[in-house]
Amino acid sequence: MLDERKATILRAVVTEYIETAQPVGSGHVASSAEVNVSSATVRNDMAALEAEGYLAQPHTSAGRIPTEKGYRFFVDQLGGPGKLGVNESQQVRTFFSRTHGEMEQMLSDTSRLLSSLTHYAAVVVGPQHEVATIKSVQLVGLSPRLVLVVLVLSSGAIEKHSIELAADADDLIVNAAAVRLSTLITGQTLASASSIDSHSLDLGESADVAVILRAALTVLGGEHRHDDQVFIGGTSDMVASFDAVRTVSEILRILEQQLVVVSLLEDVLGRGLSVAIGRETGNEALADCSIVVAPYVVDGETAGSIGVLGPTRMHYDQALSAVAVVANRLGRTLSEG
Amino acid sequence: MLDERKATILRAVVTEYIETAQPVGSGHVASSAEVNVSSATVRNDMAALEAEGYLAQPHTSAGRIPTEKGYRFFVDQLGGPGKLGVNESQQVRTFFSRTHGEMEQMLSDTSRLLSSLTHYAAVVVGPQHEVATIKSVQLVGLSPRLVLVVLVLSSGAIEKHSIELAADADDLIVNAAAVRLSTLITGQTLASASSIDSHSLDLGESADVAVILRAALTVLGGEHRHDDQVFIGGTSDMVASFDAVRTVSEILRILEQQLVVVSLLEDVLGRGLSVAIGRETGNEALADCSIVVAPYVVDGETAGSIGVLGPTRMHYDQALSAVAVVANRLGRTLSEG
DNA sequence: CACTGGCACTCTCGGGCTTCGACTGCTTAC
DNA sequence: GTAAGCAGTCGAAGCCCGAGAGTGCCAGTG
Repeated sequence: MLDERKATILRAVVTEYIETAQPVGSGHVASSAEVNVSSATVRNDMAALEAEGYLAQPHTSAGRIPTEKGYRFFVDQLGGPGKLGVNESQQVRTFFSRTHGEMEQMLSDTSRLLSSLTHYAAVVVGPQHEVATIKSVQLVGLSPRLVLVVLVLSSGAIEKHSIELAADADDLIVNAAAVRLSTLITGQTLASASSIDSHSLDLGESADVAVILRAALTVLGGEHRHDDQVFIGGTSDMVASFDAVRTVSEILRILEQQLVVVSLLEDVLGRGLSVAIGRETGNEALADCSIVVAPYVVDGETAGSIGVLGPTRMHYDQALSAVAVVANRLGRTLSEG
Repeated sequence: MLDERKATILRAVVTEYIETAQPVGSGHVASSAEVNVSSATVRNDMAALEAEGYLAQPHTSAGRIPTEKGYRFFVDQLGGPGKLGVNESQQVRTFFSRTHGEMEQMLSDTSRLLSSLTHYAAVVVGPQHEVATIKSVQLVGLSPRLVLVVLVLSSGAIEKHSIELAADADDLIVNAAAVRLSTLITGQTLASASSIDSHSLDLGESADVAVILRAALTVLGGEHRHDDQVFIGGTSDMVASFDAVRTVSEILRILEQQLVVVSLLEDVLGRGLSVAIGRETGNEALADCSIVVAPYVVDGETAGSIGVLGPTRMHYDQALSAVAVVANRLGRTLSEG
């Protein structure tokens, strides 16, 4: 639908605009290396591109600016992530060779890495707990009526929930409940553990123990979907790409709502995309933003996702390759740990 | 050193400037309620105030703007926090009546509360672990060579560290080490636990157990100072107070460095201040910002600190009272839990 | 002596105007 | 289909000017 030359011209406009943030005129395009026709011919093609919705004019007698459709074409025909620069891939390599140990720390550092690679805001969503199994469970009495349930998952993540009791519980009872709970749910996933019917198990138990067990099981099922771990880094870098404080404030407001960010990424992935441009993000406040996202795979299962958020005039090739490489390495590193 | 009228005039200039962000002229001050002299007299006094460094002129024939010294006088003679509005104190009350349970969740919500009260960025620094005692310790083998040390502190906080072993360790050994470790350090503070001399205890132990114990004790002492929990909220609100994206970007860069933020607050508190204005913050990038900070007290001990970060033209009275009230309530709530 | 009114001066801000330059679209020629 | 040329459009930048806000100073007054 777009002949070779029009595609080249569109490509030239997009790259130039990404670089300069200025509307691009026919003269610039004609004098660029890949195009060997006169500016007049370019003008004709650009008019056609505008008619088809790939380009727009801020006003008559200004150059052209890519529309979302224009960016979309550009990104699609880019065809997959390119290669990282040598410095960048070096940076990634040393990062992953040094990193080890704490999951949370690692994810947080990863978001910093990604933002430093791209100079946009980086989002790292931690592994879902659904697939992880429970390695250990413990009940700790903080005060007579307050008991903390501490779970260690096979992923190395820790879940904690506090439960408040109506009556004081002494340590013996708490310990008895802990032992029972441990045999009940160790080795299971969170989902299967929380689906245990608490009424099927209180036979033969002391009433006090049963109360604690029920409370603990309830709390497991409760809201574990909510505490996805989200790590966001590099907002200060991203901010520099915009020029209105108003816009910046709205974007930050989005980023402060971690749930929104997570569902944003999941939504994009769910549509089978790796890039969402402007309104494609589904969020009006992000009309001037694009998202590049990739899932990462731990032990053969999709575990979580990472992404960057930047202006629509983003360096898509760099962002795509950075996200792809980091997702890949992160998955591998987590699989080993 | 400042007579009554000059103080009144200074106060009027500061409040007006905080409200409007515009340089304040003698006419405005003269027509304000508290001042009953002509604008000519005000002019004379303002010239004097400028000579003494309380006010500055962006250019000749513009109104006056407070200097840091001007704000400082204003804040000092304000004399302590005022009262919260009815809506605000209602908001605080319902917040703390509803809140319970998870420490981290609570602190994170508190930063949201504080930013919503003040419309500036809110920083909440979690309790130092130094005073908390160890309620429980657990070793969980994630893989043959990777063991997770999980501590539950009396504050309800959880510390985790992973240790990597040079050789595989089977579950029996890990469990033996866990039992030994538990009797060793339960009830102690982190500091005293980490100061245990690991060489004085390996008598009679199996070598494998000793290795794990040493590694665990080392890791305790290591860096627990670093993972202060810091919760920052409301950056999007604060951003709206500035008009240069450049400034915003620099401020965000500071806020991204949690260590810097923590030491910023501690530094201010250490100097016995509750407000740091502009360069008083000790950070060049925050020249246009002020910080209002207060410690909170849990069980009679200073546990952590909370603060807000806003522009120098901040509503100091509101910020002071919000910070004071929230610190107070937070301390009380944490003492109960 | 402290305060005030008055006056001349300064400087910014905004509107209106012009010029400049960067484009485009169209028409015509190859 | 491509190129060249030309007229037309529009924003950005520079300029001037007047309005307005504010200052500093001085002389007058209770």
